[in-house]
Amino acid sequence: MAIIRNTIAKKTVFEIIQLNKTAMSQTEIFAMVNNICDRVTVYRILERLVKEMKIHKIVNVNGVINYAPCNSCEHEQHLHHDHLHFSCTTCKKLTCIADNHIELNIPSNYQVAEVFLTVSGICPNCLIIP
Amino acid sequence: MAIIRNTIAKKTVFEIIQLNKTAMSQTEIFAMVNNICDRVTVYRILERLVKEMKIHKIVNVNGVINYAPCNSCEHEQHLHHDHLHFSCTTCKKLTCIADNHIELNIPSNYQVAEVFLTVSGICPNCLIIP
DNA sequence: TTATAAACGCAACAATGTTGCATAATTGTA
DNA sequence: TACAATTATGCAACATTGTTGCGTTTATAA
Ligand SMILES: [Zn+2]
Ligand SMILES: [Zn+2]
Ligand SMILES: [Zn+2]
Ligand SMILES: [Zn+2]
Repeated sequence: MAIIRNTIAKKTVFEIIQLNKTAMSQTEIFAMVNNICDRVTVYRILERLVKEMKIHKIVNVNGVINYAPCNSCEHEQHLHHDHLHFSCTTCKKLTCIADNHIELNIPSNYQVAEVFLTVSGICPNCLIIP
Repeated sequence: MAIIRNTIAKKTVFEIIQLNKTAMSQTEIFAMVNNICDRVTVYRILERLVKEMKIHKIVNVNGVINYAPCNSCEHEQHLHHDHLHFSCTTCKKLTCIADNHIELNIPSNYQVAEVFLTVSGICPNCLIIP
């Protein structure tokens, strides 16, 4: 039984993710922690926060892993964060959009675990200022 | 007007992708071309094949870009290869699954371009031999 | 056959993520 | 409060994936 510690670095990383309106990459997060810790530590903190289900991990369409807080999960049945993500092709930001329940049509010999639904396009911000 | 050339390397790469049952990463493809060309050339060929709409590009849940042939697009209206992809957590293979038409519920101030739907879980092969 | 632009090889670089190991820090308990 | 146990960190080194510049080669049209 691993004992979870709440270190300054971990608190800081979590706060940064929570306060940001869009999902963030490790690079963006590390740029905001002001050298309170090593970049490897950020990777390890993110790993732990995912395991603790405080944040979720989403891969952007370009292959970069992003992290976002697990706010929207008020209904506890949502173990998997299978809401929709919007990836802006202009500003590259990845935004969590409210749950979209979708009907899948997968052959029964596939065992489904998680659903990743990402839509690319142009976000409201980038549409206003082109 | 760019003239498209059909080189041996390009033909080989395309054949490899076509014959494989699952989507392939650049690393896997390069491992199969038997050093007939440089790895950079493989990247550039893949880029061209995507532009020529002969293959499509899908990012796996771990962030690795994969490529698969555009076979299923017999109905020409499918400009975007918005079918479902299955990502096996055991063998890491990414498989194209027949078109799944889904109803999106995105705020109207987002301009949608492409839809990426990837489901993770265990594929039939890995279920049989656990 | 020749000219031209496309394709290639090579080297170097960049971004992102991982691992091993010695050291530091947190937390429960005495 | 002091201590022990073990979690967390820093640092260096490495791995993987993808990109760029540039000089050379090659496919294709005329
Ligand atoms: Zn945007
Ligand atoms: Zn999300
Ligand atoms: Zn599998
Ligand atoms: Zn596909």
